[in-house]
Amino acid sequence: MHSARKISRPSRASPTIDDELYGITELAQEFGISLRAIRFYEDKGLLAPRRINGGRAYTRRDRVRLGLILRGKAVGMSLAEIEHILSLYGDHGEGHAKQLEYLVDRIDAAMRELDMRRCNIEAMCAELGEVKRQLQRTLAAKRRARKA
Amino acid sequence: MHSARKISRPSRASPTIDDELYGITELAQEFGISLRAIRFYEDKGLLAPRRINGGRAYTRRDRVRLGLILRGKAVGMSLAEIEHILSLYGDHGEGHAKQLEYLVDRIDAAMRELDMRRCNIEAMCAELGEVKRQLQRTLAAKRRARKA
DNA sequence: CCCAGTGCTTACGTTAACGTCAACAACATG
DNA sequence: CATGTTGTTGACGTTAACGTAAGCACTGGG
Repeated sequence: MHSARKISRPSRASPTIDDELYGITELAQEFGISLRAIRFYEDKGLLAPRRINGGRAYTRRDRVRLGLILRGKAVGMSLAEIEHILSLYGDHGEGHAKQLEYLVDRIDAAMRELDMRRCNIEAMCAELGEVKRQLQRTLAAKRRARKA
Repeated sequence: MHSARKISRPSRASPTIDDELYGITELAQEFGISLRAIRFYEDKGLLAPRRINGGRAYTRRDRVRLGLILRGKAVGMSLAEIEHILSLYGDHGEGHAKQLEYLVDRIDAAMRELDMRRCNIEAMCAELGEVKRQLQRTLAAKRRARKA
């Protein structure tokens, strides 16, 4: 977009389809990432903002997707895995029942995957806690030695 | 090691310092990774097996470290971060009190980090659960429509 | 009208984390 | 002793996820 980007209107037009739009720099700042990264995600098909006057215009939905992308990354997922999960988002208000059930299955699988990661994290936390307790015991011993 | 690697002895010598040793392929198979990966971790300083006759011999402690490395990876940590955490492992039975307290702080920091990841995962799970519930509602609606 | 600011695209560079391949060493077995 | 297995060290290739740089396009302000 070329200067004076004030896409986000003060909530007008249709009240239900309140198309609040964001510019790329806006999102980049909000999420603390580079413009390049956002465009990169688009190249990878994770985002598909509409174009207004040549520039990218992101909807609230796009914003949520970006949030999911970053959370996914923070959790250690590859962009491919994230795309996989993002594909579960969308309208699919239509879709035949079979397809919807398939989607539910996919979601369950994704959640199981996430749960495994959570378990791994908790295991690491537990082991670290063990080390910590061990350290604290030695510390306590040292203090008792100083007292005596 | 060169053929006939049967390093792991049937638990002899000292009962406390039961040096059970593992070969590299043994570990690789057990954890389902490549030999090259294990050597790679060694290059990165994450592992330091002793050498027996030119070949690598891993102790139980090394095995635990390797497990932590893989868990760390599964959780999305870089090898650098993992090294960071592995450094909290070790003897440090010696060490001055100040250093031990420092270690405890480091461990706390690491655990907080892990906790943030866990939160992110739980958030993603929650969002996926939301999508799932939505899908199930539409499915239920479809089924009701079929009944009628 | 010109230019600074912002955006877009294309191409190339970079880092992490390995995989692949070649060439060699040490057994141990037939 | 020839061969096969298991191991070792380089050197190089590869993929993901960006960053950097160059150059063109538009647009509002002076």
